[in-house]
Amino acid sequence: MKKIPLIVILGPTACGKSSLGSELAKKYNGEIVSMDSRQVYRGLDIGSGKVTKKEQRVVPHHLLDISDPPKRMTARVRHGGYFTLADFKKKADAAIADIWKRGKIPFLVGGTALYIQAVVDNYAIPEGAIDISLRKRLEGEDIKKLLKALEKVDPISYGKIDHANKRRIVRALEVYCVTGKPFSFFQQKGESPYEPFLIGIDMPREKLYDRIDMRVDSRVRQGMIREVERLIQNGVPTDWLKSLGLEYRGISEYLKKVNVIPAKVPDLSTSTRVGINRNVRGAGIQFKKEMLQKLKYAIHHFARRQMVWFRKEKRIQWVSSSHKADQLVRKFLKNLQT
RNA sequence: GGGCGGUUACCGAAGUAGUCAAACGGGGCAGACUGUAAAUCUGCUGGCAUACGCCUUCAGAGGUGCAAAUCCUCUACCGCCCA
Repeated sequence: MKKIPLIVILGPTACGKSSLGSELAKKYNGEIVSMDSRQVYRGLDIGSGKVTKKEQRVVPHHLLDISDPPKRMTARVRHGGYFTLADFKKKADAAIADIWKRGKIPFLVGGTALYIQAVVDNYAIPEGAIDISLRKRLEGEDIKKLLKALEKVDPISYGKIDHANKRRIVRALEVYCVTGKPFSFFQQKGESPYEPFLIGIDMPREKLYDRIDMRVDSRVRQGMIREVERLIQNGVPTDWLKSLGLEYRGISEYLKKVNVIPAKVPDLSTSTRVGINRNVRGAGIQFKKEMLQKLKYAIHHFARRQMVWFRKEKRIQWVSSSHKADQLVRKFLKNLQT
């Protein structure tokens, strides 16, 4: 059976993937499958950098807004409210098949490296191997104890996983406990039904950092902080938001901090209250400034980590202009027809 | 003009005679990672060397001393206080 061609546009955050992806998909009769772990959630728009509804009308986008963030911790949130990689891969495969069947070209666009890898290389993912309460229990244990347990049930993972990384140790144990099979058992790649064509957007580090910084500021102007405030008001747990990292972590921590300030102000006569309020506002502005600077640094760090992942992937063809990307795509599609 | 306090690596900041190329944090750089991944974790960060190690640093110049980022003198700059 002939493999489905997959044009993948990837790169670090803020490098211009979305606009390039839209441009190329529109030009070459394609549709976009978003490869982003946070854009799947409804209501996480500005902070996750989701393309606008208007842009979505130009080219169809898949895997955006396909899950609700968790509202409080109910029985429903057995999985911690996460849309898992297993969920994601299943939906992506379906979307790709659907696009192809309708005679269009699937364009995968995004920066969540693991998700891209899982789809492109058809990772075999055990479903339902999540047990939040077990996880919580394991996280409370001493790391030495966890390591000893892991060594016993899964020596391969024990040898591979960084012994300082509790989270991954817990995860390996969790998989073993839920499925009865060692974590390492699942680490096999299936035959891929796709013929991937990977294009990476290359950009000098300094320029990328500048773009990141400017984008944080412009998103604040677009109401990114209000977006998080609204999510919290609607009952989305702040712990969940924090676990998403970057924007949602920084902003929800900041909001918690500023909401605390007025409570600290003692009951005062009206004559002095004005001055105090000014101080409170001043402190709030200071916190916001600090939060945004820290956020920018955290995104720099994130972009670096994305690059580490991408640099390992030798199939990527790096381009520094949309023109070059266009040429590559055209050539790839032309070769397909022959 | 007088008094006091300060000046440490890219930044912030410890160190107040030997164990100091100098804690710690931030930034930066390099990396691990099959599933919560925009998460989680690791290493490096004065220069040269694979390494033993060698060299140049703690505002500047001089001095004391076996030995100075640390003590003394002067100079420059910054901050606060008195004029």
